Amino acid sequence: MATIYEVSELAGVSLATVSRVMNKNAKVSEKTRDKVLAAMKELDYKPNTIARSLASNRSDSVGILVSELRGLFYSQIMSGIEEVLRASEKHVIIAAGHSKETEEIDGIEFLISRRCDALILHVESVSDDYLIELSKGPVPFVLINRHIPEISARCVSLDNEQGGYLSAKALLESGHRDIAYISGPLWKMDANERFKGHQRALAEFGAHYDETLFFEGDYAETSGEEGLSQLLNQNKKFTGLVCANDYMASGAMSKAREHQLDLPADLSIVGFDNIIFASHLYPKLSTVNYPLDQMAKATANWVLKTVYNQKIEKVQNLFQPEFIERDSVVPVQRR
Amino acid sequence: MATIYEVSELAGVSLATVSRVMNKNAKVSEKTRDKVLAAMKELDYKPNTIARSLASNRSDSVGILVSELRGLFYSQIMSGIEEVLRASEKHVIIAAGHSKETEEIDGIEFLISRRCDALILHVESVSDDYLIELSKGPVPFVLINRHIPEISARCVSLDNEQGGYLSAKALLESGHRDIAYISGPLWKMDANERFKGHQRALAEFGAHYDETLFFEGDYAETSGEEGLSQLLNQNKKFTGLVCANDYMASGAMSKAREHQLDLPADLSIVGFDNIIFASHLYPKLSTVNYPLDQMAKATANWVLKTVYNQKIEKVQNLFQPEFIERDSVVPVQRR
DNA sequence: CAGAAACTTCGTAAATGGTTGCCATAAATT
DNA sequence: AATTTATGGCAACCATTTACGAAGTTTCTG
Repeated sequence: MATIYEVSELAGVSLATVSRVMNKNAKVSEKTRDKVLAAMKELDYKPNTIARSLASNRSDSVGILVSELRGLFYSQIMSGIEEVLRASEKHVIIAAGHSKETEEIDGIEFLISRRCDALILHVESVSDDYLIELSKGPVPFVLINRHIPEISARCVSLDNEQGGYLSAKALLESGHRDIAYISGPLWKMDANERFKGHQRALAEFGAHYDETLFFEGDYAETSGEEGLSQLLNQNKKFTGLVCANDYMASGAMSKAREHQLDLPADLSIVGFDNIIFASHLYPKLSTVNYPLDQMAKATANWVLKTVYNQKIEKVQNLFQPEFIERDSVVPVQRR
Repeated sequence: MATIYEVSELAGVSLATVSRVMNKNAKVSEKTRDKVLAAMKELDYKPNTIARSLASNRSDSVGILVSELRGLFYSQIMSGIEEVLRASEKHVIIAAGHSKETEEIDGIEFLISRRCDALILHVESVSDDYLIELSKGPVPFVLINRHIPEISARCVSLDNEQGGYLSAKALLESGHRDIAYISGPLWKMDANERFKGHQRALAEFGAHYDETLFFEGDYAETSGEEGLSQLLNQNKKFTGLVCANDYMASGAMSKAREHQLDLPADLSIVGFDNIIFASHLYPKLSTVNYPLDQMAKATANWVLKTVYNQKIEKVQNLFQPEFIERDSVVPVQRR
């Protein structure tokens, strides 16, 4: 592969000059520039990004750490970020943390050792303290979907508590009082907050929270199925079900039909996240919108602004959920 | 950030020795190793991957180019690859090509300039010739979901024609003869081949192919909706519908219900890809399985074998689709 | 048991492919 | 002719790897 040295030789100029025409900062006469450009073309020269990073201590790439690479949720984060970063000619290096502390730390260290200019992290297992400590280090980062008061300027998050509140409220306003809940893993902040919001809504409407109508899932569809089975097997009556995400809601819907329930008449269901498939389920799933795409873009803008000094208006830190009404909730049926 | 130099100083050894203990290849006495390790720990030393790549001309990272970062299809590719590569301590750099030639070339060049040890490409717009030319260059790559005879050893692909055949056959065997088709963009190889397989099945069963019962979509759900609307508006009878992927099938199902069709009695539908949501649609979507996860892993194994010289049994190149029977196809109804 | 041979273990120094501050030169301006 | 100014070159530097060779240590041989 051709090097800058060969280019300079062919063009009859010095190394520095070639470098200058690549990084348009310094002035180079038009004639010289043309010679250099021609030489580059002739040699099919591709600058060695690695060498460039080493010398300039800049990599023009930002590291992203997500829990999983698979699934609609994370792919939305990645694609939102990539879109805005790419437009500014920054690139993206991705690692997966698999929601485990060691792997998350591993991933972060890898990204740092790769000399990313900044990191965008979706981490769930690493402690607040670790992140606060990390924030004192040399590598800037933003958090997505997590809020830590001490470093709140670096956090882009959703008001999950309010989201939990809204989803329960939708059911309550339709007259439901016996409401089951399929939760995400409670050690995850978002699951925890959603559940808190749920309880707040119940309290506000004077509905009793029945702790036997609770199932802690893991956010995967299968745990929605499992959760509904268990809830049903108790032979306790409930007319409404809130699931802490759409995946589980979808699993629960499948399972409900296996149990010969007529949806939505026999059971009103609400989800959370508003993934694209929510509107293609039958009945179309009412859910809480998670403006993940905007949030992902916000983190990317944070990086552009903070790290690359682009002039960008203020980056929004806290986003609000919104209830999306579709067909899966109906007024409670009199019997 | 601490450098290898500081470590060598603190440990009282030379640079080379420190390097040796990191890359366990050369021999170092235990005493020396311990001193070095202790120094590293004390300084919280993290090797600079960038400098390492430059010097060793190896980056331990492989570049992935997919069309989109978003969606179940691509996230499955990425996650399959990452899983096997990560297990061998290789890392992953991702770029998106957005199905456009310039962006795909751009992405490839970026990954090369980043000195990836190998590339795994899901490209749709770039020409065969470009890829054949690229294969003569210094950077090894595999193609996923594309077959080019001249470089078939570097291709991991699905027999899409056979898949198209299977999906039509399922409908035909249930007695359907009036079958509509919602295609992917025909300039994409896979869409093209699926459609060919479809026609082969029709011919084999002596069913007439009616070209007015054809709609060319773009693989997104919305084009499934649009497609079904148009097909329906023609007031031509059809009892079966094959969609070239599950996303479009899902869109078509939503739209069918808007038109008051009773699924599956009024219309039998089959999809393609077997994305995870296919089994959560109602009725559960019969579809053709695309063993994408295995294929993604196969490409990663190709890299491990070819580039990193790991001993791996033969990597499978051509994968076979398989029909997955669920609830969306029923025997044609007599009227 | 001395001395040679053969290993081990470790240090020196030259890459790797760029960036960039500083200085020199040539051209342009007054 | 003197002073600016626009260009371009030199060389140091970025943090590693690695070929080569120099000690030091062990084993072998007569």
